[in-house]
Formats: sequence, C-alpha cells, structure tokens
Amino acid sequence: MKVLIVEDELELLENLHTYLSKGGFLCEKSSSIRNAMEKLSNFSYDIVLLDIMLPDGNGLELLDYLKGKNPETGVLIISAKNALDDKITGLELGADDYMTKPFHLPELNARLKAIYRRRKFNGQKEIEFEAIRINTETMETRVGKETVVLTLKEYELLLFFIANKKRVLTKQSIAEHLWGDNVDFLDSFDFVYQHIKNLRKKLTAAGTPDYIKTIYGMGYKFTSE
Amino acid sequence: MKVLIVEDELELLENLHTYLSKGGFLCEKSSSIRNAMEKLSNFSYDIVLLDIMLPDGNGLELLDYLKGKNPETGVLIISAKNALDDKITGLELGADDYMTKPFHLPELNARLKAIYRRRKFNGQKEIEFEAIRINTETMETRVGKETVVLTLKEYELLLFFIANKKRVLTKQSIAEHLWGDNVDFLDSFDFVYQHIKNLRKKLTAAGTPDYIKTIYGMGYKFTSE
DNA sequence: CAGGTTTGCTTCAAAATTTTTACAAAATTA
DNA sequence: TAATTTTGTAAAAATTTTGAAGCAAACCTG
Repeated sequence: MKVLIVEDELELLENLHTYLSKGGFLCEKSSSIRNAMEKLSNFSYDIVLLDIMLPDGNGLELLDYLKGKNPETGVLIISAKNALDDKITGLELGADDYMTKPFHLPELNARLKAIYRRRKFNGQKEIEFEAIRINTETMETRVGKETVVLTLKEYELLLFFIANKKRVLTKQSIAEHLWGDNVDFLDSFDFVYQHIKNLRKKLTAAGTPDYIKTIYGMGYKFTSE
Repeated sequence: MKVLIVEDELELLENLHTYLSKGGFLCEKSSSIRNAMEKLSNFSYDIVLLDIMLPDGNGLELLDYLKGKNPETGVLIISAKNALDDKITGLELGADDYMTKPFHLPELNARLKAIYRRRKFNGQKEIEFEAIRINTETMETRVGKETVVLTLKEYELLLFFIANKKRVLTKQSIAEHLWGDNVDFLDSFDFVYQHIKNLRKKLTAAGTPDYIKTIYGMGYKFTSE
C-alpha cells in the first residue's frame, strides 16, 4: 500500500516515514505542495497523508486537484488547525478522514488502513473472488474448503490481484505496488515470477482453476474466464 | 489499559493519576472539557474517568459526544453531586458506573477493572479459551488441570490474545496495547519476543498445543487450529 | 513450418529478514 | 539485600525473498 506523506515539518515528516514504513506502508515524502503535485502527476498512490498548512500554499488546493485527476486515491488530512471551516471544506472536497495534531501514531495507522479497506473493498471484512475467501482481520485465506497459508508477499499479491481483477497488470506495476520505490526502473523484476509461481501453486492446490492468467508480453490478469 | 482522567480539582487529578498509574493503568490527564474533547478526538482510551462538574461545561455533554463517536470506550462518572437526576441521565447516556465524592481509591480501582472486564469479556469473571481458564478476579490461570503462575506482562498478553483471538496481532500492536504511549514508535519491540516465549512455555507445559501461532512477517494469532 | 528471438517458468542456492533462544543487565518488589 | 520480573543484546534457527541459469513456451520472420 503506497502512501505519499505531505508535511513541511521535517522532523515529523521523518518520523511519519519511519513509523509507517515499519508498519508495512510504502511511503514517499514531500515537504511542499509543488513537490507533491509533481509526484501525484507522475505516480499513483493509494493514500495521500496531507498536511493542509504548508509554506507554499494551502493543501486544500492540492486535494481539489487530486480529486479531479485521480479520485481513487484516498486522502487523510492532518492539521494543526482546529478551525471548523477547514475541516468541513476538507471533507467536502473529498478527504476520507481528518486528524488534528498532535495525534497518536497507532491511530494514524489504524485510520490509514481503514481508509484503504473502505476504498478498495467497500469496507468489507470478507473479500471474495470465486472460490477464494479472505478475512482481512484474521488474514485467513481459504480456497474452497481448504485453508491456505500465505506469506506476506503472497497475501499482498493476491489482494492486489483481486483489487484489480480482470485488469491486466504488468510485472512492473506489480513490482511497484508491492515493493514501492525501492525497485529501480532498471531492475529486472524477475523475482515477481517467483511469487506468482508460489501463489499459483497454493491457490490451485485444492483443484480450483488457475485464476492468474498470463498475457504473453504484457503481464497477468486475475480472472476466472 | 488506558484511562483518561477528566477532573478540574488539580490536587485530586494528581492523586488519581499517581494512584492509578501505580495500579497499572496508563493514564492521561485533562482538567477541562475542551482539553478532554481534544484528546478524545485524537486518541482512544479504554475508559474515561469523568467528573461531570467542570468549569467550562457539563461533563454530560462530553459523555454524549463520546458515546456517539466512540461507543466502545467505557465511562465512569465521578461527581460531588448526589442529585438523582444527573445520575439517571449519566447512566442513560451510556456511563458504565457512577461514584460520588468523596470516594475510596481502592474502590475506584476495582470499579475501573470491573468496567474493563465487563466491556471486554461481557462481564464474565471466568474467561475461557479451549483448555485455558482464567479467573479475572484472582488472576488464577489454569491450563487443563494445571495451575500456571503468570507474571503481570504474561497475564496481560494472554488476555490481549484471548480478547483478539483468531486475529493477527502485530508485534507493534501488542507492544502498543501492553505498554501504551510509553513505547516510542522508533523502538524495536524486540522485548515482545521474550514475553511471547515465556507465555508459550508456560501454556504448553501441560502438554496442550501451542495456541500462539506465529505468522511470519505479520505477527501472531491466538487460535487452536 | 523452421529457425531465431523474446518472454515466461522452474530449480537451486545465496542473501536477507524475521523469529527464537539464551543470557545478562536493569528495574522493580518485597 | 535478595528475589523476581522486565528489558536489552547477540547469536542461532527458521523462513522468506531474491538472483542466476537453464529450460520451455510463445511469438515473429521469412
């Protein structure tokens, strides 16, 4: 899950980055509206963690821009202000949640995950695809009547597939989603094969068909047809 | 267990804080409605200890607000008034218990724990999970026919596990629950391993299976399957 | 359709990460 | 002070992740 952190207080920015990275988020940092705009126009994120009080402009403009351009992205606003006006404006413009500084990091973590769940799977705790059933709270994954134990990468890969079912996903986009910026564009992405293979093996073990269809030269598509 | 103490008499506030902290509660202090509201909107607590006579407003409004926003939080009202009206209103609005000043600190302690128990385990004095039986009043813990002696941390860890059975708990969330705000988010949480190990050892000593399943890269899950 | 090229899959082992364990220091309690 | 519990450090063990090489399949060209 990719998060763009937009915050001008560098110490807080660093702390957020450290904390969220440890929590399993793939984070990138911006300390200005300008920089954030640039990143948002080139990459896509699952959630933007947005401080609305920034030196080079009001974050609400950025929110406005983002919602026009990429409405799937979730937004969590953080702000030192407790002015009600901004709060309302922020939520009206499409922010998913709002927190005022100072806040509790574990709560931030929980809220980010809540936003993600709500957006990706419409708040369902149980995600289903054909014979596959995933409980996002227990992380229990079942294929038919069998329980399969997935590793972290396999689990994330599966969720990514289901979130983008019937869509062709390139090796690159898979790598970028699961590994974030750490993957260089020059890398070979060959390791993705490995995880695809492992996931396939576990999903088809119970005799169910292979939902991961390879599209030669393009990537993969998760579908039953 | 996290408690927010809302009380305007500073001496009493200080005493409550000292006493409850010693009793193992993680406490934070508020001496005004305004401040308490702010804390409640940014953090979550297990219980709010609420004086309803405050300089900047009536605590019942806060109770009302809290119950709307975060109904899981328990509330114990303390008040100098013995007006029956407020008592009824308070309980109707969702307070879990009510004490009138002056009160006995040990009784407060007992009532807080009672509220917590009631909320977490639906009022059961005996908590059971498979072969494990815990008497929350005496802290006596039995596995099968054997009585095991747990340290405080082991006991809290076990209760946390049972309260969240079948759910994957990360090292982080375990640390946050058992150590509260004191844990810095930069910490390594490595000491959690130690307590997991100790608890495991004691629980499996009687030959019962290891209910604490490690999910590599994710955390732990307390389950019998 | 044959040969060459690209892309994908598999195997195996190395590298990295996470968890477990042991042990000692620090803190707490009696 | 002694005993116990809690926390920190380091090494060992377990598991996952990554990389390299060869093989297989699909595609392209003539």
